[in-house]
Amino acid sequence: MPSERRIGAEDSATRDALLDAALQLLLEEGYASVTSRKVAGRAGLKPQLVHYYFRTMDELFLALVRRGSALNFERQARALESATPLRALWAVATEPAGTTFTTELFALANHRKAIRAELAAHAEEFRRLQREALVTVLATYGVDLGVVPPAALPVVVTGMSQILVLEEAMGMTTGHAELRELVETWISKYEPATPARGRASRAARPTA
Amino acid sequence: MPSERRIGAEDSATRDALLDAALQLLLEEGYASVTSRKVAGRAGLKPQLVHYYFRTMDELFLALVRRGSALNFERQARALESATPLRALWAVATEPAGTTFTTELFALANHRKAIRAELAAHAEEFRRLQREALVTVLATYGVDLGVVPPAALPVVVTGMSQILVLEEAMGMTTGHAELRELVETWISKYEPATPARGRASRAARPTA
DNA sequence: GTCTATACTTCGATAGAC
DNA sequence: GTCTATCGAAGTATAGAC
Repeated sequence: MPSERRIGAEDSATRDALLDAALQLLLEEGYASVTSRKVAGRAGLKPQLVHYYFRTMDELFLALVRRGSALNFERQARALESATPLRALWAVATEPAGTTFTTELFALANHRKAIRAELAAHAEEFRRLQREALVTVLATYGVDLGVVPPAALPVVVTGMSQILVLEEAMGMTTGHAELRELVETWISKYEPATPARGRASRAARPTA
Repeated sequence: MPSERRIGAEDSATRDALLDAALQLLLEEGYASVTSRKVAGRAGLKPQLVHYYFRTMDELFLALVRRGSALNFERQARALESATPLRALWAVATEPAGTTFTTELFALANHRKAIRAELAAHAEEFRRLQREALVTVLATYGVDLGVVPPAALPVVVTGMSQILVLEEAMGMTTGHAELRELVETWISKYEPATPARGRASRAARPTA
């Protein structure tokens, strides 16, 4: 039983600041850099405060997962309200910060049971909503999916967007322009192209 | 200039043993667990030997990247010699150990410049060969790609296979059966189905 | 709620004996 | 080629004063 120690309130502003700092570190330097010392340093606080607000570092990560998931759900919901939902959904899926966030957490979760469970649960729920969203939108456009089962759709979309973002972060480009163009062309059959200026949404801001 | 220290030969058996141990740790516990002490411990050796064979831990990771890449190239080449190359290529792409290896290294490379460059170079080369392989095979089957540019093909395939493996490692399943079935059905149009028994190749062994 | 102080562990890396 | 010995830095976590 690792504690009867005092723990800070969940609605504390300091706690939020620590989570903000942790998120920045996760995005910029990877999960291995999310340590009590670095998180506190980034927030301009003492390392011990991290342990005051989070029993263990795993708890901090869990809080990060919950906050990040909530944001993801919001974004997706907002995308659906767009005049060009397909385009908006694809923009959300290819938004670098969100993808990096997910990737780092997946890597971390790979060997931390508690985090894996929480993250998987959120991801599955997200996937279900994503599927509904896609099916609904495509239905209004009268798109015939042919042999593609609706459930497979979000998996393919997520797979494509994740690999694009992940590889581009590494400086890889082979085949990317072709795939992005393919998606763009396909979307354009149903939604008018925006007056081109870069390819991703401008609105997307770092997960925070 | 961090050294004029003595460094062990590259063809040393001990060095190989250390790399084997490092690979195991990477796969089982993630890159953060690949430390000199743990690597040596797993190999039944003293931690200082790690520093004898590798100037820094980054050098060890680089050696791991090179070894892993070589193996990937081999595997792909072998897949092409199969009587059912499409099936074999898909089996290679969805082989868990290979994907986990790549994922961990990508996460690591995200914030280690030297590793990123090396990994990206290997991955790009692999992608090019993968593309040629797919194009060649599909051509012999007379497959019409339609609007899909050949260069986009391996990106999509890799994206799909990676997300399947990655998510399954986390216990996620939503939409997976549908996607795997879709791929299976598509492949079956050109290559006879094997007498079903599980879905992935039995031959694939952990990257080692 | 935040601080000082502190315990204990693990890390990367090096020097030098054998 | 492998060992002992050893550094200093960084990690998680806790107790207790203010």
